[in-house]
Amino acid sequence: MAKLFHEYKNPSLAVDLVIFGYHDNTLSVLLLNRKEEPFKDCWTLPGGFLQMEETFLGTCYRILKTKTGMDDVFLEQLYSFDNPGRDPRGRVIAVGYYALINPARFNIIAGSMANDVKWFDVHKLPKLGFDHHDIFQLALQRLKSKILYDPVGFELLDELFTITELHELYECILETTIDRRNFRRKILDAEYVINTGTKREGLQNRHPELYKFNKKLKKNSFQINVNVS
Amino acid sequence: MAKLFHEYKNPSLAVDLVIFGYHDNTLSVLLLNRKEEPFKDCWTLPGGFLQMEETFLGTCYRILKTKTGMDDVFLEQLYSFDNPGRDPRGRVIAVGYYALINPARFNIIAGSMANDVKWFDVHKLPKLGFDHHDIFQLALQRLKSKILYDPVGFELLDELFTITELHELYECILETTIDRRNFRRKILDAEYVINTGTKREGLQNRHPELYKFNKKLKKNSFQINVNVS
DNA sequence: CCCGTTTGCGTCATTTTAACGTGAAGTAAA
DNA sequence: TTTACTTCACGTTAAAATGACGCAAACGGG
Repeated sequence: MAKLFHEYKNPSLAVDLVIFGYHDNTLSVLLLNRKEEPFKDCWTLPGGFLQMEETFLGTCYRILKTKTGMDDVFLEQLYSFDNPGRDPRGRVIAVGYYALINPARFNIIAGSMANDVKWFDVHKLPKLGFDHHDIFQLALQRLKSKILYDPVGFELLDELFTITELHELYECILETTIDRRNFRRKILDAEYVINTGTKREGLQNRHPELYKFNKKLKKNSFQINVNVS
Repeated sequence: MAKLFHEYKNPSLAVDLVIFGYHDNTLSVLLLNRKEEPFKDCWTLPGGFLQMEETFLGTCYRILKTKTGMDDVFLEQLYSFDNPGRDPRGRVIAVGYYALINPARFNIIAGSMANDVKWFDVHKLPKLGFDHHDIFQLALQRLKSKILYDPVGFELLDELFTITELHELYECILETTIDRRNFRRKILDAEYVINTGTKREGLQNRHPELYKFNKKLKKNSFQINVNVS
């Protein structure tokens, strides 16, 4: 008969989250200042251990809720990290997930967490504990390639947005310039977005039209081309 | 001080392998006939438990060596599977990897394993134990999308091959037809392959030129376009 | 030496892309 | 009210990529 597996020693299983937010033309990551050893007072990705009866997504949402107060966000599995030395406490396997959220939906920017949860510009990250810099790098790379063929950008914006805002998001994430007029044509031709007929008011100049994401968009119908470095 | 993690109960960690092979214009997967419960006498993906001091790749190679006699193959992490009910013995997390191998390099087709290790046409799979059908499906999907922009196809062929052979491989994996002449032009323009100057002898008709993979190929310089269904 | 087949190279109409022009809509200052 | 300046929305055009074929040389077999 089958043995009782849990009498064996098994590595611990952690879930670590790379939470991306976009605000003020800046792509940011949410980091947590650890209060305990190891890496006390270091910035790290929010994470937690998988409970015996939990799914990965269950752990993700538990972390999101308790450590950042967020729920209902885009989540996708990234990769699993197995470097035997990645946690000084012992063997811990980490399953990385990344999240895309619109910070405006939550009050984290001026949040109650005060000093221990903070957004960092992805270009100005502090030194991270564990192997979290590797996890972050992979997540950023994944986001950059994913946004080229999948409409994940909308997760980072308000429900209604202008083409210019979408354009700026793409330039910000891809760290390149994309011709404004060609971008517009591509987005519209692909029926990526739907014109709501309303306009954004209160701006300096001509009022741009507001669009929303086309949820009926058929898969694989979109491809942004960018000069890869 | 930090607690001893391994005194907690942790899920077991298994590694499951989707091993692809290509032969006779057929894409196949290597399956194992289980000799033990659960799923005794069922076909399953080769797999094994992660040892405490092992990396995922270490486990992969141990499985490959002991269960199939192979080594030195292309391996890539696929996804991690956490369905709590996926293993009737208890909570087992599976990290899926997929491998691309050239069956001609190993003697598995007429191998010593006799009945318990066998290649199956990906279109004629038996019912699989655990959630291995899901793992296989995801691996197949990954291979299909990967081959469009990454030269993984070469892992499945001999070191020297003809354009026609490469063309047939693409049609087989993508399950579509690709114009022979356009495919050739694309492959050659992208400097995907290098002409060795030699020809394959002993064939019926005109002797085709033999090529090898261009290892200096710059990333992202290649994109096959296919009518997605 | 002809036959049927595969291979390798071309052609060409159409589509897609990249680069850039321009006038309308809006605000602020003159 | 007029002028200046900015953003927005829509065009234009040349170059490049794509898709759908044509065709002749190279081969083995009858």
